[in-house]
Amino acid sequence: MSGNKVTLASLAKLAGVSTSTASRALNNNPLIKQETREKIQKLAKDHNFSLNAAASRLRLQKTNVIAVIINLEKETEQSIDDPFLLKVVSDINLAVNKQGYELLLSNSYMAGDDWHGYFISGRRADGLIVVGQGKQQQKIERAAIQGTPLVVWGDPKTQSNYPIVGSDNFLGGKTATEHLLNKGASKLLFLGEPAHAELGERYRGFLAALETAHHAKAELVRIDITSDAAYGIINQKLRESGLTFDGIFACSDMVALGAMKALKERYVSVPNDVRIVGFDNIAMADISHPSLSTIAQNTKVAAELLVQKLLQQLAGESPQSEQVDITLIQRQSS
Amino acid sequence: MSGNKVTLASLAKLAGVSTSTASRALNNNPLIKQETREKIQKLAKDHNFSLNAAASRLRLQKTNVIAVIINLEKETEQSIDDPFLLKVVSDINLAVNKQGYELLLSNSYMAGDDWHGYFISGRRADGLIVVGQGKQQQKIERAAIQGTPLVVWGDPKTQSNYPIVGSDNFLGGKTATEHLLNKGASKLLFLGEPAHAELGERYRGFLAALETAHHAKAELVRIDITSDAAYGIINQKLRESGLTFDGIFACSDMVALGAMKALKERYVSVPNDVRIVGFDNIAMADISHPSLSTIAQNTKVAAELLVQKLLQQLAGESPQSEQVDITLIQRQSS
DNA sequence: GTGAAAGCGCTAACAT
DNA sequence: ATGTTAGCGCTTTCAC
Repeated sequence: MSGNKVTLASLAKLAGVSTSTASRALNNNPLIKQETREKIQKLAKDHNFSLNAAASRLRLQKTNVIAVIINLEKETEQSIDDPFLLKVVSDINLAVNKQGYELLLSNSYMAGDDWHGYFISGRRADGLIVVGQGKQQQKIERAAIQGTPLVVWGDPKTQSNYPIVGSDNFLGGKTATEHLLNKGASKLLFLGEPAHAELGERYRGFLAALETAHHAKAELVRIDITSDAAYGIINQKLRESGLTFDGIFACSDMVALGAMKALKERYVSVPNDVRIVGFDNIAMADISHPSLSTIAQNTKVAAELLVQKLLQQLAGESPQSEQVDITLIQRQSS
Repeated sequence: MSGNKVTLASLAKLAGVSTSTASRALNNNPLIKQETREKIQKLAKDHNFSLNAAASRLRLQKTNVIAVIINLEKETEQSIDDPFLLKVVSDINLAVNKQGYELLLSNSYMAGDDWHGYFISGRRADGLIVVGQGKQQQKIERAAIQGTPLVVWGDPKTQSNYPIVGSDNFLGGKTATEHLLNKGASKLLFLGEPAHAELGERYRGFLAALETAHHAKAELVRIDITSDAAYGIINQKLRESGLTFDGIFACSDMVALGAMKALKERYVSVPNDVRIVGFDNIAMADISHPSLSTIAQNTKVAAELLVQKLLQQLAGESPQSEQVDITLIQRQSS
């Protein structure tokens, strides 16, 4: 309950200097003599003084805050449970902090429709990072048109008036599929929903890999991007038609693991009877048994790129979309 | 790039009223005539106007922001990858928003040592939610003493001068262990680190359940709370001493899954040879094969309690610590 | 039911 | 190298 009422002015008086000197000292302005600076900084520390962020934000017209909006597919307000999405947020948090910014975690619920108004005009943040293109492309578009500094995690190949950072999904799909073919699979399944931008690219890569493999067959199995859906459809396929495939490229690790569960329950051997490759390289990929081969996305690099491109916009530049490399991680499932 | 310069004053002028009227209208102050209010609110919407949060925070001495600090065990600044921790944050986010507050996501890196100074005096947030008791108990303690509105996710039985919300870990450990015994296990392993407050309670529950089971044997296996550590130790045990146990209570699902992998690799049947129960009920518990029995924590309820108790503090009350019920979820692994 | 005016705490242009 | 001062945009007391 101590000294909550310390202000810059009172601190300055204590130090016997003006508020401007105190302000400059605390902001490490080189104009101030080293000795004065140290004295004032020590005084501030002794009194547990911190500059009032609200006041300096008002004065500077700058918040030093970056808002992160998680763009859920589902309209319902649920908590997130895809570990990958959360990994992305966590890496963004680190990258944001590294640049001296703070992270306001948001979602469509709080921000409403007018992102520019709410975040930028409302001086809640200097810029936005949107995770997932989702259903709200109009909201993003609109904010961008209004001049919101804005970057998106998604499919970098999508045409847009804002920079998108994401993995080379096409290459990821192609690499995964070629790997399945090399391992001897010839009747392949794609598990996912190509209507989703990133997954569409993965599917294109899947098809591209198959073009040169004339003996191979492929089937697109459209499902929700959940392990439950994958479990359900594989179960159903096995029940109704038996084992008509010998390789699966799943659009995410969660989907792959769901499929794997169905196979194991029906005593289909992975990888002998069916090879599986996932996408994301979540922690569970390594712990599942058999462990899951997958395409790893480099979320750390991507997060740093997102932040960097946002800061470039704040500096008046116009950065472009950018792809991040993927890596095939081979484990037991293939 | 449009109308970034709309202020309350300019809006008021447009509407032909004073700034006070405009302010009251936008804040739904009942003093204002319905008609005036609607006119001004419509005007604001048309001009994409939002009140400048920095200015009103300065004026009101209130931010409407709650900071969430993730208290990692490890000192190194890594990204989080326990899905459970992230589930908690996600649920807190929802609960915070529900109360009309925003969420500032933070970590020890940004906040430094002086949490009260940084967040409260610095007017970055009105209160703190700390996730995990971790190593920084002094920081928490200190902030609390300085009068920081503060709640902690952790072990509610820990003595403290701030409210702690968390699961009934003792009951969880006891329930899990009784379940293992009922299922016929008599040589039990506890996998975890009881020095950690929450896990210590789970271990106490483990021991309590064994007290009435005179025929049963128990062993404490201290390990890092990671699936890798669990995998490693179980592997080592099997290699060195063979199968000397028939039941495992793992302190988290990730740990349980790591142990399960080691067992499966060595063809130990789960649940026939060894029964396993985890803790947390992460998504993977349901997808693993065999699926994992576990103690589910009610993160949604806990998150709402955390926020509620924080708001109570803001209102001058002194809420107490509180336990949240747990549920045994039986699946194939037992 | 509405308006005038003060002031929240800070920063920076301008002065010295 | 440091001080004086205006003003960022809002809310609310006090007056009518």
